[in-house]
Amino acid sequence: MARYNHQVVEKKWQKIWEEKGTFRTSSDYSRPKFYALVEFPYPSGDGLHVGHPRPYTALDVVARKRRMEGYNVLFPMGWDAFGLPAENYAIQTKIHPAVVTERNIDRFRKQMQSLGFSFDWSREVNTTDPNYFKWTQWIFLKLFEHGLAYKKEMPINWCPRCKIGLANEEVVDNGCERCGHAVETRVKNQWMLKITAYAERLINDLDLVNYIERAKIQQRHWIGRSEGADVTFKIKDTQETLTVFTTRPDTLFGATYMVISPEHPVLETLKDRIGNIDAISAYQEEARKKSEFERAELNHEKTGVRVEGLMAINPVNNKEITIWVSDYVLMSYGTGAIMAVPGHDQRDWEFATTFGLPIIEVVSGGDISEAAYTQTDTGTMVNSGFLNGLDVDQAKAKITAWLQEQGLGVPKVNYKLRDWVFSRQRYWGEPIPLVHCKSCGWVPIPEEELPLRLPDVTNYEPTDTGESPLAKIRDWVETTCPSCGGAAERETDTMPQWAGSSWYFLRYTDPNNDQELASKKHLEYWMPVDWYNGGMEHTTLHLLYSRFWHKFLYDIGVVTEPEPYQKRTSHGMILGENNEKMSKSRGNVVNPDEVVEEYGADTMRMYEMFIGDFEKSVPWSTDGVRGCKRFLDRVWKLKDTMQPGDTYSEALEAKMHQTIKKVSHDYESLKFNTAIAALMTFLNDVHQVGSINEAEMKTFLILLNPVSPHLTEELWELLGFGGMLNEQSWPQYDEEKTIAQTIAIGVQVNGKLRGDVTVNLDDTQEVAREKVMANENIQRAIEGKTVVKEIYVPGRIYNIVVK
RNA sequence: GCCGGGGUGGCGGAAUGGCAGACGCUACGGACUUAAAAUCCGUUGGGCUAAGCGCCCGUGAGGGUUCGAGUCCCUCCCCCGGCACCA
Repeated sequence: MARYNHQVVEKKWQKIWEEKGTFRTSSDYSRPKFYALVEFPYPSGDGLHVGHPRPYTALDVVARKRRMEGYNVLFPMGWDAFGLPAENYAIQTKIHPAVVTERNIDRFRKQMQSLGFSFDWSREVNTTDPNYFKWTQWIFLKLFEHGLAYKKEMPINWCPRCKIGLANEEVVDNGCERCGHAVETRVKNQWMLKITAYAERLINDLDLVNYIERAKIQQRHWIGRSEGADVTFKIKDTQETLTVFTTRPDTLFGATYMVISPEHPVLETLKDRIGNIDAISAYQEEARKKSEFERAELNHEKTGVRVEGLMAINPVNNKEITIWVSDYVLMSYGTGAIMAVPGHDQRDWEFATTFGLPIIEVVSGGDISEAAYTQTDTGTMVNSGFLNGLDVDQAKAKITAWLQEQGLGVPKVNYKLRDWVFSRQRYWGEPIPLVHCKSCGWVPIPEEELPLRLPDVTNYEPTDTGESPLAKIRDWVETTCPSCGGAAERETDTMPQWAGSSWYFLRYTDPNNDQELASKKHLEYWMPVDWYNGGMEHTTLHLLYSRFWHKFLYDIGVVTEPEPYQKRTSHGMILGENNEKMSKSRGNVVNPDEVVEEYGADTMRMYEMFIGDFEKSVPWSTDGVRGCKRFLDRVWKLKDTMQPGDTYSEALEAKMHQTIKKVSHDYESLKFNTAIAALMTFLNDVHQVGSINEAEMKTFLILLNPVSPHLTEELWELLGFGGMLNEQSWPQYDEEKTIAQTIAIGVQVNGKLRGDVTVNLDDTQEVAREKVMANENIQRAIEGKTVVKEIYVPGRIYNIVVK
């Protein structure tokens, strides 16, 4: 028989599927739907590497199975195509990013198609397409209209040599990624999105969805909700006050000084009263120079300067306490000021120890001369006036009520989550559709004028001032105010890459709509996404941003579901054969094209699923690829020995039902490796038996089809089974028939395996015991001992306890 | 430091508290071949062994619960990923 020629057969079926529109999503909305989503890639110049197909194949398997189960399946693909690499390439080569992007997309698409994914290519979206980003801009305008977009001074990473603002990922070891020069912090007025307004709902609604637990935990952690109180301290002899956020208002009697962040505004408003303003300014300057990295890397040695001339009043006992400036207090969290309770906060303790400040114990139970005592579940209040003798929880409640009565404080919930910096000083992103008018302020451009396109430029370098390259295109920047008709200037910052990916899954439901981002009808049917798989690196930001946008769109009535993704799973990385992350510089990149060429797409897909635990990282192995190829070759040869038969043979019936059960279940629970192992085991059993019959062959091919679709379709056709394989129904199993009637079970004596016996499944313990006791090994093992107890678990184990 | 995920043969990995190592790879032996590749068959956790079965040890370390622990509980060690003084 002819050897299997994967190159010819795979091309053949890819062509047939495309011509017949086999995987086009149906418009029959009376059928149950299944929306499978994988993260759309950034189409880089390097093309696909073998890590990409792992999640694509996984959900392709599920999508193909669902179609055979009668679902109307939406399984789309697109391009997250704005981004830095194309822009950096443009700076070097002067080639327009759109040109490069299109070239890269064509390459990616071709590579994906060669792998036989069942994407509905008619629904492809591209974030850089004006017909797409028109709606990204539209959503931004809605956010702006609803007061969720605002401008604020925010620090950026600045390279003084390249004169360019850098994204966090472009900062390597505190240096600029391209020139190595030390990166500084610069303050720029930037667009912000008020995601914090949704913090509570983003936490609570995690209860509505089925995400892998670690993803939920990461999200909760990132949002970082904490309950406490805002407490106001007066500054002596001034009208100013300092408000602090604390989660431990119970320790207020232990507050022996205050610390404010170097950026705190009171340093400006009261600077005339500050005795050592020069020292303070010097400290501020030092803090400004420190990058995030430096702050993080240093071993947290506390630095700071006392603010001379200012004293604060502790509201519970009217004691005067000193005020300090230190960079361990962050302006971006809470109020930028803290009350320091060195007895019960480790950071405050370190600071107080460094500067010789008083430490007072207010919760007993620890030794505050050694370390701060931070336990809250044990301990009793001391040195705390009317709180003495209470436990921590009681004290918290009492002091919070008291502060409220006195008008000195209010209960407060704080979040670590910060608003989303939405500006980039870059060319290759969606233009922000606002103009600035001297008399009207920021004015949105009219919706009819969307999309606001990028102007053509010749030079993609940012300006000396750190503004985007767009700032230099004066005839684009200068415009008229849509509101008053006067002279106005366009915003020249563009949106971050996160923007386009925050709603792309909505567009897939109705990709060509030019009236709305997607129509209600389509959204209602398809949303939410039933299963979304992506990398763990996107579980915080991308997931949170897109959930935020979706909730906003829900609030304004565009979408009808509160949450975009019903289920979220994650895949592990594929490493190089040397167990290191694949990268060009390490020289361990495996190109999927070569694998497809030599072994075929079916082998590639199977290996990617068989390689190991889907959720974990795993090194690539060329030998492992060959193993999968061998298996498929053996499947191919089955056709030569196939026997007639329209029911499963007696010899394989139980195995067949077990295999259907195992494979069906494992495909659903990300255990593709064990599903394939079960198929391999079945094939081994076929070889034991000597032949496979037609009924078994059909079932086997259907089970294998989602993983290796080309070869199975070809065999289906060659064997004349009728129709196309992908049109068949997913096989059913009979639970009764999965259970073998006789089974060998282990026999233990005192928990140690001493032999095995074959029993019938419905044997009583009496019958089983007779068989056990007839076994010579068992007789020897219990000889001369007293049987104390016997445990029989049918189908599992027989354990005899002896003394 | 905190959070999350792990630690099982030479390797990737299996195992609702019930025969640890399924399945695949590698390696070794054999068949086929002038030969090699491919393919097929067999062996493959370590040790002991009278060669007959069998016995001992073994899932990062130590303790515990249980008739029975890779799996549950406690203490500790190591690896990977994420976060960075969050008041």
